[in-house]
Amino acid sequence: MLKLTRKVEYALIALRHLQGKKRSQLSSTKEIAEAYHIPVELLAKTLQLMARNEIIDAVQGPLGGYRIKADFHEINMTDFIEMIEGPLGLTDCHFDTECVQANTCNIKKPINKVNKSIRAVFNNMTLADITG
Amino acid sequence: MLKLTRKVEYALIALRHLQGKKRSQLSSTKEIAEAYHIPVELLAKTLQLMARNEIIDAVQGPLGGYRIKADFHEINMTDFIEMIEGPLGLTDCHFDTECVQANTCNIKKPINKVNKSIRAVFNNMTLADITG
DNA sequence: ACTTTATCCGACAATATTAGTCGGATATGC
DNA sequence: GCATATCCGACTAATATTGTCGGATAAAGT
Repeated sequence: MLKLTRKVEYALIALRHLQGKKRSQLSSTKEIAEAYHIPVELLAKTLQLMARNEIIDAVQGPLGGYRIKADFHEINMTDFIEMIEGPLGLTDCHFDTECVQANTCNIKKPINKVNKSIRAVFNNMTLADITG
Repeated sequence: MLKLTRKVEYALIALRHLQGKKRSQLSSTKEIAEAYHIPVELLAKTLQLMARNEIIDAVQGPLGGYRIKADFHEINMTDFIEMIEGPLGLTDCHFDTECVQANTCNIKKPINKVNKSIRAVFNNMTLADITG
């Protein structure tokens, strides 16, 4: 049904939350999870992932938490989505080679065309376009 | 990962196959399934679905099979995909009302914007654009 | 030093979705 | 009537997503 995963949704919600804070103020996983009713552990992983990718900063220890690091205007949405939920494509056939159809498939080219159109949508969009 | 279901792929492959035939010539499920290594029963259902939606014609009995009915230039891709795999959207929140986030969600609007962009891609595309 | 609270991380379990199967019906040409 | 086609609902299997658990490391406060 061509949908984004919850992890991406949670990531966006969290980023938007962080944007409402002052540059230096930290938000903990718990704080965000409770504010939006998101499972803590799952949100935690998503935040960790974003921290590893330098979208946000992580500060450990008590009084720790996360704060925005990157300039959202510079984060491409294709990259962002792929960072969180892996390769972005209409079909599997671009990633794994073992497709029984492979040789006989008559829609490889057209599917590829559509694929590009979809990717283009996200390529021409930055995180800033979404989080405001 | 934002992908189409196999059913849609199979549908497109089948339609493309039918296009290679003369207007009056029939192709059976078995013939198509074997040509592209698609599970017969699954393809059968997809073809039946398309027949019900008057994209193709079904002829029963031995010597029966399917042939193209609709003008592919007139079939919008959004409609086609939704016909086969149901509602097309980036998130569930547009369909079911029971989302725990609902009230507190801070990304409803932005997600909706992206959603429209994606739908636009398929809206501005007909079956003919894909099957050639 | 110890306790508390935070990030960090891998492995696991539950759930939902998709893919594929099966049994039996109806239609029709021979 | 037999063979072969579409038709259709219900079922099972496979896969992917979502959520949970246990335990580690980091650092602030006492």
